[in-house]
Amino acid sequence: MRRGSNQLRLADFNQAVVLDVLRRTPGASRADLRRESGLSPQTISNITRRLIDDGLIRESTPSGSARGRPSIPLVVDRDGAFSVGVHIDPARLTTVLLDLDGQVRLRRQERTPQATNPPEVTALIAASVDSMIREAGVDRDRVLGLGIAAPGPLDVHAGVILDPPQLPNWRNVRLRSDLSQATGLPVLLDKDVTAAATAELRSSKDASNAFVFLYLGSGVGASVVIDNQVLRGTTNNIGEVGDIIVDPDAEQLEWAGRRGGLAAACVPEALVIQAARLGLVPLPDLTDYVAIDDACTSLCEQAAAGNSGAVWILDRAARRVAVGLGVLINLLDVSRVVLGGPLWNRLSRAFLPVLPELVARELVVARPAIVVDGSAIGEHVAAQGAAELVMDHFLAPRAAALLVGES
Amino acid sequence: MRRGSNQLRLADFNQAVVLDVLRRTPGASRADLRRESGLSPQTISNITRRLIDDGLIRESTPSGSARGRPSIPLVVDRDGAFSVGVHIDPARLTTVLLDLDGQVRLRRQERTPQATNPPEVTALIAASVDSMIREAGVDRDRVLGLGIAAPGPLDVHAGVILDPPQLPNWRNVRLRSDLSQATGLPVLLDKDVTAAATAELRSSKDASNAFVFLYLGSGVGASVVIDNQVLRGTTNNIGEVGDIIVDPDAEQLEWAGRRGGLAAACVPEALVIQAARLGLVPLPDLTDYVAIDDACTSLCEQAAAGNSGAVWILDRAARRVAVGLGVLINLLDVSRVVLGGPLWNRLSRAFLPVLPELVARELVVARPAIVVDGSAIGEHVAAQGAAELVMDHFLAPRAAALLVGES
DNA sequence: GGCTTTATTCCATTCGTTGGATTAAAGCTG
DNA sequence: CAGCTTTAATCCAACGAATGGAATAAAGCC
Repeated sequence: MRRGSNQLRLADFNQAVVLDVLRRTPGASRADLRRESGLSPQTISNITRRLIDDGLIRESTPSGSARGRPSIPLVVDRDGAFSVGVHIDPARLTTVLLDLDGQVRLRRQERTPQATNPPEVTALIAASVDSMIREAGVDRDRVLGLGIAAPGPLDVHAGVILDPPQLPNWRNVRLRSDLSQATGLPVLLDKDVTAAATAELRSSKDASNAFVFLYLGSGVGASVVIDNQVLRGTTNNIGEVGDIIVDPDAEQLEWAGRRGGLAAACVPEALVIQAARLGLVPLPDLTDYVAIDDACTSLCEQAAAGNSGAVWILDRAARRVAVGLGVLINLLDVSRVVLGGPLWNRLSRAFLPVLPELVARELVVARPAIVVDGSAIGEHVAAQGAAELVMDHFLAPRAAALLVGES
Repeated sequence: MRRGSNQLRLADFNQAVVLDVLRRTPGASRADLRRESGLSPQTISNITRRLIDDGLIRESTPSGSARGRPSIPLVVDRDGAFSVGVHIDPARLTTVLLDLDGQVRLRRQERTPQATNPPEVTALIAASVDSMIREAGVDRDRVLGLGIAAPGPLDVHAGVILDPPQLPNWRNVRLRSDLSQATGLPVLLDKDVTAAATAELRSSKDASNAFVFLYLGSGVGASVVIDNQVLRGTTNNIGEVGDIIVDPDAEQLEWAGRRGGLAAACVPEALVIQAARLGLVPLPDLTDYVAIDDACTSLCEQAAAGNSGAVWILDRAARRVAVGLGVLINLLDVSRVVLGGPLWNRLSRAFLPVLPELVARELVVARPAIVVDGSAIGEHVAAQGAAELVMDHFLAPRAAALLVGES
């Protein structure tokens, strides 16, 4: 339903624009904001006054080495707002406390509780969040909310994890209502890949506001950023790319995924099976994600040490991943790819040098150059992204926020 | 660069919202518009007055069978605005004149000029457009512009066709500047699949504002509509899906495309090669798009008549297309697929009954139901979409139009 | 004929933005 | 060093878009 807009929302939107510019370019003066936003000086003056009153930004000390009156640099007040992000991964549970400046104040990581019941798990998360806020000594009123990144499929609308294949004990957990009640904070649930793309989008200094994010963890997923917007799909379950065929000649693995699919090419489980076939690692219990993770680490270490079999496996994985990336690039017409996720820092050494060339071969339309980047954030990108989701939801200028009748 | 907004743009935006609602639901009253747009009655009153003054809408006769004061139905004035759309296909050149009501006033189709030089071609298009406007007897001042749909790759920013593999004589044709000069109209260039999706989005009565459009013509392409927006990609070359592997066990064809790719599964050229191998049709000259098209028509007719070889070929093609659609659905998380393009009305009979079931098998995330539709418009969807592009550009509420500093 | 219901418009007000003038604080200049 | 230029930020009046409440219009209901 298309809806109109009005002045009140316009003011909020412009305020969000100004805060957004300031989050991206710290130390910008009011004059800089005017140039960057296209708004009039007076409007900037009004908006900045409101933001200062709200404690979201503050004036910094003028540098004073220019021609005319020195400008007053404005910076976001790092203590002006906080958000908490939680990433639920089959192997690890990561929690971060993010400040308005985008800095991670605190980070915690623990084993993901495996065999417990939902109420226990949510209570555990809530307790962890509470203690984190206390430990950091931040004003609880300044915590905007709690973001949860989880593997799909999700019902984001209802705030429920449906039946993630990798999290058998998390079926139909009503995360949002449970956690919202337990913590008293607004809770946002989104897919892990979506959260990761959000974090990457904000951290990227690059002007390229369009990229595909390939998330490599216990599973493989993709998310898409186009025109500064993270795509979510109709049910927020975007990015299921594991079944894309990337090698027609791939062998069949003892594995549920599609033969020759992207998941079979780069998921730890599949890599470990391949390594076990070559005798590089003992085949672990395939229901134990931690054991798989450890075996995968061993494989990557052997490749780094020069073991030819391990090198061959990762090299082939890179070629297959490149085919998958080619599909995404050709379909979505983006010129930048970002890779990240818990598995990425183990694979990057083998992948990064060869991927640009391999991907370039897959392109249908001639392009200046495909940029292949590793995540600027690293292993905790999804947790940080979950926290960024909250920041974005409450602070970022969204065109949808302009429309009458949207939340 | 994020930019702010102001009241003038806000007013234009709301006016566009109102006009858009009215284009979708003809006969809506001011009260209906209020409900639909969320704007206040007074605002609606002001906006409708402006629109009536501009000749874009007019009051219709009240029906008067309700409780209170009868509402005055408003309808778009079909003569209020026009646009011309041209679709450049390897085989055919289609031109349509569209009115504000979305009706095609005139349509022409001719053979695409094959071996001529660019100036001749643009002059031919310009003359055709001019004569069409004269013939229809419409006020030239009411023609908003000229939309061109062409196969990629394009440089939309510069308005240039780059080097379409299927249009060897159209390399680096500066369509926008040439045609703009020749006709005096604003010219919009976009990809054929993008144009088709635009037409489909507008014509669809369905509330589902997210779908994937699979365009089947001399080539295969896809476009994506999410949240009422047609995705374009960074260089407007979205939708190159021909190289997606849909059958790992497909045989090699005498054909440039990827073995087992989606193009090899459903492009006329590939289908005809397969038919020729079975002796169903003589192998035509593979550089003659018209001959290929005719042979493909023959294949489809034989299948319709029950020839088992022809049926088998199309059945296999449907299975392969379903795999490709599965990739798109899983990646983009949409629950509706629309098929169209010049080839579609020949394939629909074989494809439509089986596709829903075949596609459902490919899904990773459980979904209520995937809707598989044939295009509501038909063969000329790209030409009509080219005209719709113009209407949308000048009349539709785009969030981007709200921002200061955008065109 | 009066009452209710629904649609639309008139009037006064609110509120965000804008344009022009003003103040502030520096460097440059003779 | 006083005046000039330059850039930054703010003050003030005005504009314009949307809103809320009252008023008007046109039907059916009792």
